[in-house]
Amino acid sequence: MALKNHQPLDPAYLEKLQDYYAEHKVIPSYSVLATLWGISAKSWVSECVRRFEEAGYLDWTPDRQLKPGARFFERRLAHDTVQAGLPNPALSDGYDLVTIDDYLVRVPSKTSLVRVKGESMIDAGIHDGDLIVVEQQPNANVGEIVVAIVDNEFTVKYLDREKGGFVLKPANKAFPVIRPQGRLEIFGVMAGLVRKTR
Amino acid sequence: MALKNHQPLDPAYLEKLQDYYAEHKVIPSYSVLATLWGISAKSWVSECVRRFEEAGYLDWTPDRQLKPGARFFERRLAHDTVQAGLPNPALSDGYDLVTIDDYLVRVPSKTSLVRVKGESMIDAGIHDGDLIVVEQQPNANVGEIVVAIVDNEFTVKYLDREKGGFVLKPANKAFPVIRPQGRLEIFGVMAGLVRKTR
DNA sequence: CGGTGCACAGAACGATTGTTCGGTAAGCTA
DNA sequence: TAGCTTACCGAACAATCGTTCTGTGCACCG
Repeated sequence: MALKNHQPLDPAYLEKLQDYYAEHKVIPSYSVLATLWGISAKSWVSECVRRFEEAGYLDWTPDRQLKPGARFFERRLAHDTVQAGLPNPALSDGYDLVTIDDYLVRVPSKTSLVRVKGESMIDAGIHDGDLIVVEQQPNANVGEIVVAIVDNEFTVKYLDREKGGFVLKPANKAFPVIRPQGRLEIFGVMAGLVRKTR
Repeated sequence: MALKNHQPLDPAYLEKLQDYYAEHKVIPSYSVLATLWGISAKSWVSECVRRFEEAGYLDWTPDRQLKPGARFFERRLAHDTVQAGLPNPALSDGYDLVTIDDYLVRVPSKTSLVRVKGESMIDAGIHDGDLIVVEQQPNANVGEIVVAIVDNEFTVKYLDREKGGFVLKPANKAFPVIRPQGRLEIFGVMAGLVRKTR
């Protein structure tokens, strides 16, 4: 059998695991890992896993199931271009980012998307047709951008307080402040924004 | 023991699983699923999993390990008109399902993300810290927003033409037009924008 | 030259896995 | 009222899991 010598042992293994995870969205069992890595002893897989765990690439759930660790998704935002060795382009912090969904959505069951209508929030960089990522919750703090329900329609506005009552302030001088009579129904708080331009 | 009657059986279970997955990035075992769902028989978990699999929310790896299915990452898109019975956002009615990645990324292999630095495009609703979804390609049309490489850094600007040469125009009167000497190196064209606000 | 690591193989084993099958209680239908 | 379906429970069981422990061969080192 062909024996291979990995000098640092790590990087090839990790990449294969990452590719597997990218395809299946799941960490495989030790025996699958063994064939994936070309190893024939589970004991050695166990040892390798331990090292990846030490390095922060793997982790365990409270139920002692193997899962991706904090550094597992480490990856450049912008990859180096096709050619011309330009240096690491401006990605300040080491971002971990699997998918855009993951970047924006913290609690899937409480998150939904709302399409923006009109230009009333244009000074906040929110344009007609943008999608707002909303975390559903019944109340919010002054200053946050909220999605409220006014006249059976979603409205995106800043939440503010005026003489003891809540008001909805647009980010556009051409639009009026909304002072709801009665109770203000808040659908959720803006957690992000998605715009498609092509 | 308190028994619960789920009419459609599905949505609450799925949401809990999605939240679990969002936290741990892994599908748990049947016994963990049982406690997660408040079920005490693995056989019933097995049946529920089968239904989710039939519906496309779960799937199996070639090694028969449970993994997220094609529809697992779908997100609710709330329409701009709210129907009356809102409190529990019922699936299907009034909601389209979409994953943000699919919405923004057409060609994964040619798409990357670039973080915006500065306020030079603020009039186009592009803020400092936003992520630009870029489709990599070496040239673009006048009027498109492009990501170019100037002085070894990414720059987001409108592409325009001036006296036979290409120039990069900011969307902010306080910033100057960039007139590159020599060839303009275009990294790609903006296809979307992602902003995280929470 | 002998020794001491290191990178792996292989077997053994208890724990946990998911499946199968049979049972029960409630609700609808006729 | 009987009968069927649905939503669950519980036990049993073979398969698979991950751990542990004991080799083995090569490489470097003095």
